[in-house]
Amino acid sequence: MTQEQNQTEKHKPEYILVSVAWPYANGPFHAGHIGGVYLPADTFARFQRANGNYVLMVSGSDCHGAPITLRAEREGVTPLDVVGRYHASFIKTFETLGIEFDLFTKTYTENHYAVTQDIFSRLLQRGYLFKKTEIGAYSASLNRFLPDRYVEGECYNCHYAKARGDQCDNCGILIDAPKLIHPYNTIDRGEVTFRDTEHYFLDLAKLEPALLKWVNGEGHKDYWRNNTLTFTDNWLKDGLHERAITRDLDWGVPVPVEDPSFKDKRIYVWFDAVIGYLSASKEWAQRQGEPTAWEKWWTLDEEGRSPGKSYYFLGKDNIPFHTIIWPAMLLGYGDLALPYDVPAAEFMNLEGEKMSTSQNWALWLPDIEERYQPDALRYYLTAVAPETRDSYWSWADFVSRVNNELVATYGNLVHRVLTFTYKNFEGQVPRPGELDQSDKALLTEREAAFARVTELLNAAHFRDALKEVMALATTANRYLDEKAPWKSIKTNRETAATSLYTVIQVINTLKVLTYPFLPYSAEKLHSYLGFEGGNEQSGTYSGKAVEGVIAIPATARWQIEEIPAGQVLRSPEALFIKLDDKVAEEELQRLKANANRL
RNA sequence: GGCGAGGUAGCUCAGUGGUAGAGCAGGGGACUCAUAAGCCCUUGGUCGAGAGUUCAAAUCUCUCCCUCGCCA
Repeated sequence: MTQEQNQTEKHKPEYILVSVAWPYANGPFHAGHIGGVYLPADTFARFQRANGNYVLMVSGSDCHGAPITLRAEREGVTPLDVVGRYHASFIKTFETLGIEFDLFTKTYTENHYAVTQDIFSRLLQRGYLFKKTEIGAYSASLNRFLPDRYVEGECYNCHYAKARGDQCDNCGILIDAPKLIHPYNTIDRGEVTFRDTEHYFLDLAKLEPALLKWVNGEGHKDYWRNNTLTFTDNWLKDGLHERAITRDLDWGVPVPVEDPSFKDKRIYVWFDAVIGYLSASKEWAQRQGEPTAWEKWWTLDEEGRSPGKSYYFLGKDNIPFHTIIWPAMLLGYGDLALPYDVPAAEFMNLEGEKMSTSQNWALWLPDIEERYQPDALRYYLTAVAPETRDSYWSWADFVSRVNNELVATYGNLVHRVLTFTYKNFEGQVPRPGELDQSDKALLTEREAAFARVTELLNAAHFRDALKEVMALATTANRYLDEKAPWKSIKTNRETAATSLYTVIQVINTLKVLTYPFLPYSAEKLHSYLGFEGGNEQSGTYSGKAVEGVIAIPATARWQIEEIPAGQVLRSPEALFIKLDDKVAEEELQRLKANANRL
């Protein structure tokens, strides 16, 4: 029987690195971040752990760069204060939604500085970095260089007074910032001058051959998402140019060179942020008291093969950094595993319009995470995740899908079966008679669904996987209506017992299948079914590691297991709260009230 | 301006050559274990516009319109 095969087929565990894009610590999460990046990563990691693989899931707050220093100055606090505030906010959201990292750290750590400087130094030593002088916008009043987007001035073409440093909004031409008339900075309106400044550049052209060999050579096109491929191909088509990796700034990783002129410069934030995946893996290993443990996910073997698979979850704006620049850095450094897959998300819009931070048209997680069940938020965010194209969050849709799908189809299936069984069969899994045709058909369908969901999750197709899970619940509802144990119990108790026994087997498998998506309710269901040893009480974001791996939850070993007749159930309650229809209108009004639009 | 993605039922979307699909919403029905949930049946579309290739086009080609990104 297939079920037994599932139990005995012990596949060799794989080393799975789940790298999640580092959120920039100058604002809280909105729904697009979570639905596109952090939740899919968590779902994937939960599935991989349950399936017996060694998962290391890391990320952290991206702490450096000009936007954070400027915000800090505007608020009269230090950059570290800003970073600390949003780092705490990120962790709060993770804890509330049950998004679990092996380590969620920061780029502001000694370890990260050391790892970043090591990579810089080795790339320099190997000839993949070079120095070049460019022209930078300098503000005497602020006593610093500024990125072009903080510069405005009179357009030299149409004489519009407020042309931006990159483009004139009046006549549309692209602005060459040093040619602006009377340039000033947008912070304190002080005068801006243009000065020569020397910086280090990553020599991507030199790494191009190795990169092309990697991109084209390993059949990536078979399984990378379309958007990932398209963005990558477009970049490569244009040819690779050098990229600056240092900045005139005092907030960031110091440049590890003797040259005193680099004392006041720092490593460019994008360069150190992608290194976070590696530095966080090393920090995690140190925290485990096993400083070389990270190598199991990272270090190539003698033949240059990767020890496992690394997945990078991120938004589409970040694709080239992870399919070109970071791989180029790794190739230049040598001996480290390159990305296996880069499941990139499209964007999530809000109520039909794109999110806008400046107009505060965004769904901020801290504003909503306390009001709804975490599994309800997880369900909806997965169901409408921008996996293959832009999608959008709508409160009316949220209420409708939670009530119609999560509550009515799945939650109610569990509730109707367990309450009926609990009342009529002394709170135990009923002892079945001989299974008939449709009983067997249901169990066969369960196995087919299990296989389909497994395949979809392996491919990081979460929306479709969740649909398959719900389809199994619908099949079970149909079966139940056909069997009508509430009727048969009056005439033939054994027939009713058989039907309930059979559908409880399916519910036990639904518990496993929903676990990566809906860990909290899977845990509750695990308990109602009479099992012990759940571990979803706290939803902590780290610290569950046991011998180098987060403990595989008893809730959901990824296999089809029989729940024996006679097992004593616990008194069941509803898994999910049904939402009042008013919720949609209230939330929409709240959004509109908080938006500052013209 | 260049590149890319998208425009399919009221809504959200699937569908890359062979008689238009799903879920929700709308309408009808049988049932009653269940969070008035579940189940069965059902209304509804000139597949953005136009032209072309083909025995056959939502699907391939061309032109145009609209939306959204990216780049210069």
